[in-house]
Amino acid sequence: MSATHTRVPSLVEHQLPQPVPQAELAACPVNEVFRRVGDKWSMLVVILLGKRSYRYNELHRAVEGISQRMLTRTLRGLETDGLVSRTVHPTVPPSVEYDLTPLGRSLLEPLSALADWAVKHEPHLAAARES
Amino acid sequence: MSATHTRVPSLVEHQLPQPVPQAELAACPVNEVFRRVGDKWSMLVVILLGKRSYRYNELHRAVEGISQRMLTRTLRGLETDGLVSRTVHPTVPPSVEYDLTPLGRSLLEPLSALADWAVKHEPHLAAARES
DNA sequence: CGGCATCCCCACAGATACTG
DNA sequence: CAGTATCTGTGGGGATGCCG
Repeated sequence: MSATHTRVPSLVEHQLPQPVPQAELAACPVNEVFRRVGDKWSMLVVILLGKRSYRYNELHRAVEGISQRMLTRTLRGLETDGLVSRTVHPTVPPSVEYDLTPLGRSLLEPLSALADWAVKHEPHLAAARES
Repeated sequence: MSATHTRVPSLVEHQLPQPVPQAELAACPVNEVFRRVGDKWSMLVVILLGKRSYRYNELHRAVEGISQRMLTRTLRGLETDGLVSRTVHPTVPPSVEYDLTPLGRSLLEPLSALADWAVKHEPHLAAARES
């Protein structure tokens, strides 16, 4: 009777979940991860580094479209999150090698699962977007 | 606009002299999907709708922090990509039901794989960010 | 070679108010 | 209940230039 707590009897026969369901608790770290790796370039770099190690300019050429600024920012971000390791070889000229850490490599697995889904279903998304 | 492999081919350019690296071809749809579902709210909504169907204000309360504008935009985006279905029940007051489409439900699987990873490893990210 | 510093822009998140 | 309309700020991201 009170308008503050509207029941929807037909849709939900049993108990309505609490206002803050565990889904949010479960989804919140996901959100964190997505915010971290879901930007324009990060997972692109992660996937590349999943194949082999890259040097800075190698990545710059491989991604092709990324600016130096964004590549650096992306790598630094992944590095501070422990997903990517940065190894400086004190040669001349300097050489910097980027690798996936074990943590980064573990991310690669669910990421490639999503990648497979994307490759498989992205046409559907594009098709659905037409209509 | 996907700047990732935007070639901006000039009209006279008939063939690509250099093949685009396959890593980019493989990663590009992933990027599309991430750009679509990797925003602040989309996958939160997808995960919620993976449990059951929701009505508009139910979602508004469940997400709790999202504005009406953002919820609407998120739902519209997911809808136009064929991930979410919107069913209007012509009652009074109006009632709108949101569900995952089969396509959306198929996304749920790799998404929850990533979600599991996130729940498991997000502490590591946070810990790594300290140092 | 492998960056960092700076300037700038615009797309998009968020709040607020109003409507069928 | 389920949205639209409008305004505004923030920051992601590109371009350019310089440096160890």
